[in-house]
Amino acid sequence: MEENKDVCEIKFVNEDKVNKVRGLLKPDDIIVRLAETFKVLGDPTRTKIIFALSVEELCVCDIAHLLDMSDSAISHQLRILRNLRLVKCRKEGKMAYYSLDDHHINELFDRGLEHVTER
Amino acid sequence: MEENKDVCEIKFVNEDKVNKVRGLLKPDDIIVRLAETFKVLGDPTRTKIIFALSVEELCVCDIAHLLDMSDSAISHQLRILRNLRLVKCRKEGKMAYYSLDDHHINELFDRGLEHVTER
DNA sequence: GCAATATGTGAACAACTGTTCATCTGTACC
DNA sequence: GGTACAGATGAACAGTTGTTCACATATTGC
Repeated sequence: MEENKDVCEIKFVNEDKVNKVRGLLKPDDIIVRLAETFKVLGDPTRTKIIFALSVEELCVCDIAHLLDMSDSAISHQLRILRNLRLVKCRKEGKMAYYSLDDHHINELFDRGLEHVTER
Repeated sequence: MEENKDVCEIKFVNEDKVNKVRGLLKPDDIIVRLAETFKVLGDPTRTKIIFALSVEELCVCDIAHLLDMSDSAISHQLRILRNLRLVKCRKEGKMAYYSLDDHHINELFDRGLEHVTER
């Protein structure tokens, strides 16, 4: 009877609880996109960029000046934020003005700030 | 007059906008903690753990079983989540039951899910 | 005490990340 | 056209991250 894996190979597990959760788990691609979104917000430079853009539309060199970093570094980060649709870009002559892509970002950011500051 | 950096060394910048944002920027330690919180949520394994714990209180081996990963890997991740106060631990005999630390986490998670799924 | 079990933890390793540097594209003005 | 400037991008490098493995700790039941 070495078939009975619930007893032999798997340690004690609350099968009913686990199955309940398993039934509710989101599809893998949703989880991955969600994790990617959080990860992108999880770098201090990008966190600051998002905050800055929640206040004002800014161009690359504005942000670089504000955060005392190179234009190149900021441009790289903005591309990452653009790819995840967290910010959008508006070209005006030589300048590229960036702003938050939608209101969800602002709310998400505020909730995070709440969690960190309230305590 | 090589003091006038606004003209000589810095490229064109919307000084008023930048100064406005600079005045509103949160202190560095707040930003860093905020970024850390997002970063911790930004790994698929931890994202799944947080989701699972938003449904049920679970022990280490429950989660390991659910996600088909080693107990050790889950334990490591849980420590990271514990350190950031995203989950809390309740010992019962040999078992360690984990659950979300407070309601903020759930809300933060739901906002993220909203952003990812709505579109 | 001893064996079994559930979890915790340090070291180590491959994989990934953020910045810098050099270079490229595209626009504005002469 | 040519020069100057804002921004974009690929390669490369150091630093960080997540998992595995081996072992440690702590609790239970004999």
